[in-house]
Amino acid sequence: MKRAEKVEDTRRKLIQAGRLAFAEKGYAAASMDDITASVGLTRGALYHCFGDKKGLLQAVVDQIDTEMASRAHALAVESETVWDGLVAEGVAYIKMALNPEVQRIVLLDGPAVLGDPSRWPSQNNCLQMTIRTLDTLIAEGTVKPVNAEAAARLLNGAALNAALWIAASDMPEHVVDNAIEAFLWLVSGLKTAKP
Amino acid sequence: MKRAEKVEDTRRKLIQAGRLAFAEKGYAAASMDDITASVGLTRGALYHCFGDKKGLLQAVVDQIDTEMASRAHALAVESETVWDGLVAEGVAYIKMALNPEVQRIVLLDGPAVLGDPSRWPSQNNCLQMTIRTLDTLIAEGTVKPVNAEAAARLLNGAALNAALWIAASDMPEHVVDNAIEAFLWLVSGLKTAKP
DNA sequence: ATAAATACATACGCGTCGTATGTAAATAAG
DNA sequence: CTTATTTACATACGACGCGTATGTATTTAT
Repeated sequence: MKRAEKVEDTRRKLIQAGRLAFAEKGYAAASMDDITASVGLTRGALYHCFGDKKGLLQAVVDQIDTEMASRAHALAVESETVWDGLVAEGVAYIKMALNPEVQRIVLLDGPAVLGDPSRWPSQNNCLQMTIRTLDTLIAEGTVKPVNAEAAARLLNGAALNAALWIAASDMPEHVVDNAIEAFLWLVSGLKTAKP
Repeated sequence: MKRAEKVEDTRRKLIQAGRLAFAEKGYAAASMDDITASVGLTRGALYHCFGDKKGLLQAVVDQIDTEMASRAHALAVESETVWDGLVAEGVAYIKMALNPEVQRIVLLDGPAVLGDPSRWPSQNNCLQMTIRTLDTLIAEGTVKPVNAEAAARLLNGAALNAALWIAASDMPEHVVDNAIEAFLWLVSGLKTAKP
């Protein structure tokens, strides 16, 4: 194994271990000693690769965010129209946010520890995707000429909160339908009136 | 000063001190020794009154949430119609969430440390108010017959995210207008079509 | 072949939290 | 009125977790 490969391997192992620990115990309660020891390393490796504990969280968040955007994009391109793609994206975010790992790391600890998602180095791939989709829809006249970033932030926020609600609910399967229905009505408010 | 008065005084002082510290440094970085010392007490008093650090945060969050609901309600009752009241509420939440104290404590650390807001003992007064308003609007036929809690959660989530975005922005004054405009369009999607 | 940089491990000090214990004042019991 | 008991804190203790400083072996550059 080459040197460059080995260091990449170390990074991958630490990110994976951090991802597991942060998801299970939350950022604050996750011990760096435990994380590193679980993959046969010490904190020395972690500090060398990521600077500090927040650096590891940043890397984990970045990885998950990228995965989410990828999945949402795959669903969006399958849609018949761009508008359907936007709707599918929103619904996909609601469903992905039901994943405890996503909730704990990206939606709860992420903003609390790293600050506003729009300022993350990962640049929040999910949000950027929604913005581009909205720009397309505005250009083709399907969506009212609102500020695309504003609309994207609100939609993502709505989806996020819906997900947190669903997850905390006693009967998630039942509640998810109500959430998606309400979401669809809200999105429809952005559509231009059909003459 | 009677005994019951004195203990209430202690609670008030601790909540006030915690509120300041949590707002300035964030929950994790706020030291219980510093908080208690700033009002001439020790951690003994804090553990006696609130059980643990989370207990103090809970009390602080509860206080702020109550204040927010009160202010939003005052604005809502001033409105001409119930619908205008709902809109005013949403805009009020966006603007209140611009307050750094609200952001840090209620929107960031609160959910991360205490879990989903709908499960807080304070029962999230803000959310309950929006739900009741929506129920009224649905009953009078102004709003489509959606699940009121679902719609309320999405609207609050949208407002919340808008606020976080605005606050992190370089030119908040400019951005707030875009956010409110997008919010208004989203809410309009809940309205029944006027025949 | 030697120098320098890399990729970690090890060792240390400090702050913070929770708990266990101590104590003075207020209330309740006899 | 005296004695228990509970309340409302303060103090003392132990343990953990983070960051940093330092050590060290292995590559890479010269």
